[in-house]
Amino acid sequence: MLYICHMNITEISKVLANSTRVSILKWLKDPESNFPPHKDIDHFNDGVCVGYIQEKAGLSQSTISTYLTSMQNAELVIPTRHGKWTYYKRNEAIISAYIEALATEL
Amino acid sequence: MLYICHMNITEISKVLANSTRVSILKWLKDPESNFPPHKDIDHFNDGVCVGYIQEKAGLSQSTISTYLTSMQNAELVIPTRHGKWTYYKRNEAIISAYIEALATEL
DNA sequence: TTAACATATCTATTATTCTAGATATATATA
DNA sequence: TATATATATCTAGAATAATAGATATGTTAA
Repeated sequence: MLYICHMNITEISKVLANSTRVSILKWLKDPESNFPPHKDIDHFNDGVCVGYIQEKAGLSQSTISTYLTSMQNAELVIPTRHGKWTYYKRNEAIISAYIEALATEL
Repeated sequence: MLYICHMNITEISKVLANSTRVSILKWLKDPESNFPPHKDIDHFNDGVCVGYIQEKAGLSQSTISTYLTSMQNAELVIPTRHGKWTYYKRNEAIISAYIEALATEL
């Protein structure tokens, strides 16, 4: 299968060069078992709110927000606003395209 | 296929977070078309000598040597000494294991 | 419309990476 | 054995990343 996606190997590798950011991506693979249920909505369709990710990672709010922004810039995650919360979910297309690119180019 | 290899996702990602190091790995995939023939030996069985890699990358000798050491620490390349030259070749097992690990864990 | 809350951005400090020049080490050769 | 060559390591300055506190922004609720 061919993924026609713009994505930058170096930029994505920089994201993956930090173990907290790798953990976040892994946690988002299965929100149900890694996070408590959201109070305002009864699903994880759009991912997980920043506060839960921050609590689980054990780093400051600003650090996690910065991490998520860098992951969003690399298009590894997609943010969705619901009321006062921002939910982040994985961008599976880019993640697959990155792995595919490594497998063929690297 | 299962690769039972010790390798560190974060450490390898740090290597891949630099475009010169990614280029070196790619060049080493096909030494014949990326480098001139060696003068002392008539093959690339053990990879390419540091000097050729340095010349192609256009960075200083110490920088390239440092890069190659970090790549060796991450087990992405394997050094072989022949006389006064050190040849570096790709460690295909670790590279495959890394991509496999991303595909399953990430 | 004010207060509370969730998240993003700004500012600053510390840690790490990048990079090259200088020096050291190992090998080969005169 | 002295010298040249290839590579590795040491040292240091500049650039970037990590991290948190303070502040700003946007949203909800009283």
